[in-house]
Amino acid sequence: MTDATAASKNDASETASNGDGSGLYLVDGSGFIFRAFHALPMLTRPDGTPVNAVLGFSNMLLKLLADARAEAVAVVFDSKRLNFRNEFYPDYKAHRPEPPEELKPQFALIREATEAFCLPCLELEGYEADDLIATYARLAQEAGRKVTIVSSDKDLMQLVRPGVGMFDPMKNKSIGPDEVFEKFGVPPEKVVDVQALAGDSVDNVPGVPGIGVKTAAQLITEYGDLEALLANAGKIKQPARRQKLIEFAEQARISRRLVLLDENVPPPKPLDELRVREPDHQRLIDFLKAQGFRTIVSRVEMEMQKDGRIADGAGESAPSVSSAPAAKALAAVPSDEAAERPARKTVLHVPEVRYELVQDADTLRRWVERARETGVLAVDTETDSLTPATATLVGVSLSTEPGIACYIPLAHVASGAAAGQLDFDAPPPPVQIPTAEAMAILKDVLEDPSVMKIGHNFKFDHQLFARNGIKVSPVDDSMLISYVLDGGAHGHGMDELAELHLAYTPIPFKEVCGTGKNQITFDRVPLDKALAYAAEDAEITLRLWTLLKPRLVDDRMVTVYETLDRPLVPVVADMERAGVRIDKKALSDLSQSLSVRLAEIEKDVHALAGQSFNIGSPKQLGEILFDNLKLGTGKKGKTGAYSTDSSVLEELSEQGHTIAQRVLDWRQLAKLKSTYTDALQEKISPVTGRVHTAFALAATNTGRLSSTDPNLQNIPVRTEEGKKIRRAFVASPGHKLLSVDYSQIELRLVAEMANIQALKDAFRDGLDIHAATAAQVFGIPLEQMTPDIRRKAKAINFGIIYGISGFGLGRQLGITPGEANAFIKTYLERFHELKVWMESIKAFARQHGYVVTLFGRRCYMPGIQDKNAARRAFAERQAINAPIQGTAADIMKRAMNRMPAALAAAGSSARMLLQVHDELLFEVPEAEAEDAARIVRGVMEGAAHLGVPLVAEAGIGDNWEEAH
DNA sequence: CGTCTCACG
DNA sequence: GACGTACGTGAGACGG
Repeated sequence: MTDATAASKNDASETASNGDGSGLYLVDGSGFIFRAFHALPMLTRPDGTPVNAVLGFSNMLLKLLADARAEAVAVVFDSKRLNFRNEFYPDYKAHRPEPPEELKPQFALIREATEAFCLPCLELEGYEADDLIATYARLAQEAGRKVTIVSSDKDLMQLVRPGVGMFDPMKNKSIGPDEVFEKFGVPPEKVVDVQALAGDSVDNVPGVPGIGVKTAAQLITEYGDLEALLANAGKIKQPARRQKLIEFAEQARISRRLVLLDENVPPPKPLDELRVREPDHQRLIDFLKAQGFRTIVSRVEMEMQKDGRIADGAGESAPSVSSAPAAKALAAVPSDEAAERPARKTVLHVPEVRYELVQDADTLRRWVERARETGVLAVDTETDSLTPATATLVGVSLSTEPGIACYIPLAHVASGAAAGQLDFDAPPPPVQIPTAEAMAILKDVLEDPSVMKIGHNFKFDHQLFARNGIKVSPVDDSMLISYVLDGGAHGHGMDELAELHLAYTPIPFKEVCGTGKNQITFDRVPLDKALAYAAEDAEITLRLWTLLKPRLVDDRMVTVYETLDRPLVPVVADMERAGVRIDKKALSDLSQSLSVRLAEIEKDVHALAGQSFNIGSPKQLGEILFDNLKLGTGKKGKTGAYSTDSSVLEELSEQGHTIAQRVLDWRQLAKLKSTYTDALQEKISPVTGRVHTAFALAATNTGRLSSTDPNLQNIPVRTEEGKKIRRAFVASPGHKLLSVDYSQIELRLVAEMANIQALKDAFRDGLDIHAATAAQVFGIPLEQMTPDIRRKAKAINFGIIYGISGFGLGRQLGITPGEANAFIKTYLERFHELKVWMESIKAFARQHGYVVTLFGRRCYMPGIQDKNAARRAFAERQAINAPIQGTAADIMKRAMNRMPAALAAAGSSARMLLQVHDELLFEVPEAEAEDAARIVRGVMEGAAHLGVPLVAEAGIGDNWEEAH
């Protein structure tokens, strides 16, 4: 955390309370309902009434009342849909859709909940909740009382001032002047001026077209306020901006009136009546019980018992609860203020952080029961290896709410036991529930559609449970939520996110298992350490989810997450688990022959060099070529070493230097041998006899997958030698491999997104696209096309996708950057729509800091504002490429998500094995191959309906090379 | 652990 | 006028 944010946190919490016990909390009830509804998993009462927002609301109030400084709390609601703003702007909030059916019954329940908590409900006909909040904030401030507005609505940020702060209950975060500045780029008192310019599409506030928050903040900062800006609009340098501001001046003034809150509405209740009263506990408990909220009921009951109000204890105190030291530290993270604050007498406690070791079935059943009450269960599995398709399940950790987690050891051995050998004197293993029994107990809740399971990188856990006969569903993944929200901004590993969002450093894995040759597998970790580590992982996962999930709604990323990334978890888990068959014999034979040939080439090269050296060392090679043999001057990189990459060696080879070509040959074979023939054999699982890659779902900046351990997305295909490796990827006996790939998908998407008519026509007519572009750009009829001209057009087409530069194209084609620039110029003249599109993408990236794919995925580009021109140019090329590459990735994900159902519906038993960005590889019984090819092509071509056709081509063979 | 090189899309 | 370049990945080898 930076000093600035730390300071602002303090400011905000001081605003929230000055410690004299006069804090007034104004809860934005209407805003909260919508956010909680969308953020929390659906949950129903036994009678079927949906209550997820009611539960969120009740929990939030409990937490608020636990705050010792909450002297007065009031919940404010909107009255009707129409208010005074509609009188002068009828379209205000006009496009709001009806609330969802599941939300409607919850409005009344939330008012009931407020009354059950004995809190005043404030509402006033003709005004929005925000106006009432503004009015009470003013009244309280005039009375010298501190105010905290409990809301995540940015429209309320204009009210922040000394003595008035905000608290975002969904993100558990205080909002002070610094946070407001971060959001709007201006201090709170100028927020309305910025909103007046930027508008708000959700509330139908028009603003000034073409001006967003960033530009608005810049203008307001420069001119002071809206009126001063409008008065001086004629002096603005940018012509478009000047014209818009003059044309839409009146619209901006109306927008300001729409967003400006009315601080002078008649208060429905006097300020003094807003006091926290001793709740009528019985009434509260009756209400909570009626909703089926058993966990918070027991919490309230425990509280009463503690205060001596009731004699019989209804609390579910779990046996053998251990309080882990790490847990204490977790409780003290700044975002969880309530946990470390001493409670007041009438306060309802937030539970302490407690981790429990589960070693018997009954205790495990209690955890399952608790998960059914909350409807939410964070899950994490511990194993003895990182390959989930073959790893042994060592234990499972669960967390049902922040602060509460457990670990269930399943396959731990006594910590002193020696690894991998029989030892009759070894101490007995610890008491554990037999894995099969534990799985049987967990299965019900893990497959329960009304309990949301949460994991971090759940694909891993999904495979382990699948191998134990459990199809976990529904599943949320905090890693994927983070990826959808902040892809490109930072990594999404749990440790990194915990540091970033929770200001907490989880226990490092190496602290538990050691490192290097002393590393032990998790089954040999002593149970107390295993508990602290594993339970913490589950709990952090839950906390990250609580924090990030609501942001999907705020950032409008729900659809991307729900339709693209979340459904991919089981699909890709099944692919990894299936694995791909490798002909080990073919690889080892190939390895053998490569060894022989490498030795021969090595001898040649040493002879040509006149001395022996390590060809694999670029440093030694460079010195031999340029210092000893003086083959040209050589070019040095930034580290001062000679470059010896293939372009350099190819040039030397063309000049007639045999040694360069021989080194190139050696390099190619050495690469094939070390990376593919040798390493791949090692990766064949002794358990399944197949290779199980891991697809990373949150690794790239564009939405693509990546493949590791081993990387099966870069298996050679271009050279004859490489193809031999591909032939070692084979189908099981009686099966075929089916490879289906998209034809020219990225160029089709350029035509679509930039709306290039000539290119779209060419695709619709099914032309050879590179020849067709060559004809367009160079003005040569198709029948006179030469391979060389086509090659040039092809290079430009690729260049466009990469965010073209004269330098890059020139290098690719072996021409000067000047000549390349001339090509590009002609290309952009012929396809004039392209230039407009590229400029608009760059402008968008500069304004927002990210770019967007056709399906709404955001790719953040941190470098786009860099002062360094080169880094900025790099970011601009990324900004051009990311929407293209990312949209292709989105389309492939749509196809993959639909594939299992499409195959099943057709009765096909084809299994999806690999994805290589625009290609899918399947294994299918021989007799079904043709049918499967038809189905797969259909799904892939129908994965998006665009102005250009999507085309997928299929191949069938006994090995991957044949099928491709 | 960073750099270079090279395999793929 | 200068920056230093085609976009996105992962892995192996080298050498500090």
